[in-house]
Amino acid sequence: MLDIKLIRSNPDAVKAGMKKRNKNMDALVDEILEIDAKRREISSKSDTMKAEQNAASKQIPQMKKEGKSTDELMARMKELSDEVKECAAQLTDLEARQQEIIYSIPNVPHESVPAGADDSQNQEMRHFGDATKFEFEPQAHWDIGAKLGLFDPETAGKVTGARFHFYKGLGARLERSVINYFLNTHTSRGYTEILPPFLANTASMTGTGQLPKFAEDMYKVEGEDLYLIPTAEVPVTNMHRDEILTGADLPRKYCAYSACFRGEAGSAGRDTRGLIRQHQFNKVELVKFADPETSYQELEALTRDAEFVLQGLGLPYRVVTLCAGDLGFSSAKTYDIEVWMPSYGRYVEISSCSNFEDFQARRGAIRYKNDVKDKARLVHTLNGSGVAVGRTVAAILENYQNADGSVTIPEALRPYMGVDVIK
RNA sequence: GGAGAGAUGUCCGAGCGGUUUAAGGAGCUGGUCUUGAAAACCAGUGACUCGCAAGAGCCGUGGGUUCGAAUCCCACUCUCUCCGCCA
Repeated sequence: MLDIKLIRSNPDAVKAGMKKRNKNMDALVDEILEIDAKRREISSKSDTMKAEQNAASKQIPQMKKEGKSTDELMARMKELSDEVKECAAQLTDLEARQQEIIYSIPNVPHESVPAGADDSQNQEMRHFGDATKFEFEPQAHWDIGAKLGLFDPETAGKVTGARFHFYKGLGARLERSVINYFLNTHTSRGYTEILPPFLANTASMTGTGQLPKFAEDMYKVEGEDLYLIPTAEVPVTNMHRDEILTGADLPRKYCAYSACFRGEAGSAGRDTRGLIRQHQFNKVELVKFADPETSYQELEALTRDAEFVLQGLGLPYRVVTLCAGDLGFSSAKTYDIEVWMPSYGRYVEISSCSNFEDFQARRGAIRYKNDVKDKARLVHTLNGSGVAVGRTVAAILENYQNADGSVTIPEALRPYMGVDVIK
């Protein structure tokens, strides 16, 4: 969420930021300003009355001790008490409305984010390798997988439903190898490995911005305050919720494998075949808690760290800067890494690396101080896929397929796979 | 799942509905003493939120009773012990 003080002191910048996102939120911003002014007025009035109550509360026992009558004062106190309660009720309403609005306002895009309405206006920053060329007619990964017996969506349809997969044999092993390769690579480069719970509560979902706006996208456990996580970002970022970190420890760098669960995945009717769009998929996530001064350097480094594992696999990819209109709700700036997918004839998102600045940290009260005497400041949170596992497996199958239908295993994965070729 | 106990500041820990603006200790900071340190002694010391400020709020969380709640009532969460079940 945005800082109410920022909205108060510079509403035009917030409005402009929303317009850059292709959203006009002028009316909401104006409403929140109005509510905020009213809230502060009532709060101030209430505090003055409470001060009088506090003073009287000290007098009463004194007067009783001296045998004086407190009836008159009591009557006045009763009056005050009622007024304070009235103010409290009004404040509750105003705060609820203010919170509702502020939770619905997305982050202000960083100045370096290009303007643009949708993904067609994202800007390519760089690329690695080139679109894979074949001497034969390449197959889609779902056909390769079916022929080699690597996974089995039909059985998943029976057991669970559409958009789930059973991985089998070397298919399962390939998925697991990719996870291990990612984790080993990141941990050897300074990230601390986390294996988080795959469910999180309302407070955590709110902390990272999934709630309250995107409740319908998630799987909720019936009768419990628990949701299946859509990404490891949720549990890992919330590890430090309501904490004050030591400045010298920043940046804190974590990598985490988790299964990810997304209810929205099937809604569009897109990518119905294969591993690209599933209700459950595997992902290794990178999460950083950074000093605000250096968070954009950390974003560059995090993106490079995600790219590093794709380079290690020899998969062609490109990096794009999302334009403001394509930016996620909580993000101030995002780089997408897109891997070359022959069956699509285009690049497909495999990682999304974002700096949320203090947007999540404010919601979750994640702060730091360099010295005990300092005032606690909000950290900047960042995360990025490092990277999506299912899509990586799909990209490997497609980019490394051979004319005879076999698939060569990238060098880096062979120690994990124990075979050089799947045939 | 059942039974019991508990949750207070950085930590331990006291707290009868009203000078609690949370006792006392530890720790931390400064000082005295000392060649230096330890010990002893003296002094100081929560963090956070809102507010321009005065001030208000904060004793697990959320409600309630009351002129007044850390203290009483209700609900919830979490922790510990024991029992049951269990990978």
